[in-house]
Amino acid sequence: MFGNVKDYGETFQDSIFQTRNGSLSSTNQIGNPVTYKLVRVAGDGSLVPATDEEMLEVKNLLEKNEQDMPVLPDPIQTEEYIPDEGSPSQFLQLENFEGFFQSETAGPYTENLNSRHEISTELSGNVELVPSKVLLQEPILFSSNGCSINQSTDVLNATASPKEPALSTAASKPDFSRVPGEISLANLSIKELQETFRATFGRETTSKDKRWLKRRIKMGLINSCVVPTTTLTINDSKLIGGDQDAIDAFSKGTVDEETATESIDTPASPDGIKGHSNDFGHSPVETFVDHYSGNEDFEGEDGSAKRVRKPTRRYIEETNEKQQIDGSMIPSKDPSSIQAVSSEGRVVVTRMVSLAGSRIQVPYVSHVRRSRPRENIMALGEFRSKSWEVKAAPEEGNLNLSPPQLSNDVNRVPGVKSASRCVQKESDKDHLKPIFTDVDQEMMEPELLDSSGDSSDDNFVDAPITQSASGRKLHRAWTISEVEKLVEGVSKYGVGKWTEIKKLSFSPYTHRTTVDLKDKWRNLQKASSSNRMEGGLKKHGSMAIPTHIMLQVRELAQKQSPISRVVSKARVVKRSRSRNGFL
DNA sequence: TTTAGGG
DNA sequence: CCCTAAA
Repeated sequence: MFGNVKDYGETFQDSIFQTRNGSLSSTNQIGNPVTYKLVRVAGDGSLVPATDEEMLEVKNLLEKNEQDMPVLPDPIQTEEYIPDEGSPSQFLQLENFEGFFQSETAGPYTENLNSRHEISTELSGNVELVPSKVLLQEPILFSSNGCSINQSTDVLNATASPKEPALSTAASKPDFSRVPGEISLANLSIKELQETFRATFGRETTSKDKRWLKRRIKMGLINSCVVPTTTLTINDSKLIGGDQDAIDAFSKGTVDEETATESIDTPASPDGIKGHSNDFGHSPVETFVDHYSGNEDFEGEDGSAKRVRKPTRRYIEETNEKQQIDGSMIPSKDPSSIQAVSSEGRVVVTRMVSLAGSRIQVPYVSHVRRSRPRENIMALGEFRSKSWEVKAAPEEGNLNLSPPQLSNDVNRVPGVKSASRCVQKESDKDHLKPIFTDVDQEMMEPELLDSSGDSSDDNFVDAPITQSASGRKLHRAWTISEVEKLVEGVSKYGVGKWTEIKKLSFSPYTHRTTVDLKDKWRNLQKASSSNRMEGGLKKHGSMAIPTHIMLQVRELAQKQSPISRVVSKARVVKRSRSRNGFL
């Protein structure tokens, strides 16, 4: 039930509470399958998970209220529940939900809630309560009303216990101790599951497949209510199947909001046989969010199913990085846990990881740092979907390598330099005829051969993969020749004319954007001005830049900033050209 | 889109 | 190297 909500806490000043636990509703029947998650509603409508303190505060509040307050009938207790907008105590007016979530007004948290009425009142303004219980009782009503809460709202993960048909109307005090662990689909019999299914979807099922039933039920519950949103700060929604550890962990806030609990997982086919569904059999926690929603699975069940946004590559990447750091997630080393699932026509490699005692699937990411940081096999999907204009080249055979083998290590090996230079990329199609031809470069810039920077950028085999995988350009150390070209370009066209320089002097280098040039120049300038590299103050990682270049840089930089730029430039160009034998 | 700067 | 504000 613990959706991981990205923490936008700092950005919001208001503190609104959402109570968790059905006890808020006056009657908390035993086995009340409803679970409310305590969250804070941010200014933009997104939900921020409650902190421990907040949880405690609310708890105390509620307990206090219990003492000096009569028990009121639970408005949504019965199946005959009818939304009554006139009654302030109807704090769970489904039809108001939409209003709730869209409400921009985020009033301050009321410290002294003395009665449920107050709570109710507050609710209409600031608090959002999503009763998941209703799902079981009034699936249709809820899904057509309360669940229409989408945009700019985050979702609450609902948990429900089929064992508790939510029939009890006996009023009871809040019982926080039983908040967790409502779910136990795992222990239900086929029949029970079928009943639950009926309660959830409003229709019978003859399926005898436990796994399938459980899956469907969970999906039905979640998807009919847990609706992804535009702001999508929920990173996960899944049902907890009686895994106390996980629940406790959550209660203690030990579950990192940013921890990846997302699963790029395609739900199994209805028959529960397809794909990797077997993995869920013994898993206390099952992820069932369909990020790709391309599946016909539950959508065929009830058309109300909403789609869940797929996590961004960036998110996954960072998420995985975090895992490595905080160790909150112990990635399974078991190779068998790694598997490829297909969705939306793509193939995604996932692996099982442990989170708070539960097992979930996350996109596979190699945890072995290679020469290049961040490799993500997600690229595989990207790679396959992209139509690379790979021209016949010896390296093309590498395309058949398995992803791990395509690691960056390959392109760092000097020897793998592409024998055949690739054609210019489309971005260069309209570039002016480069001053330096390939031949010139080969002759003038011999060091390019051993600098991975050069031709590897056109290496369609590895560069695109690793690059798209990380979503970030792979770092390429600047070679001396590149620096020289840069300096030369600056001297020719002037500082700041990056586009010109790029076009006229860097056309062969399909990487190195104008921004790169600018950045590099900035660095050079800094280096040349501030410290005199001589005294061994040079940074370890970078190569020593010939002093004559640095002098040039300094000179150019000096003439560029002061005044009379036009004059300076003219002189510079002149000098530069004569120096290079041009003109 | 291109530049300039901050991160 | 990335992201953005400006122009």
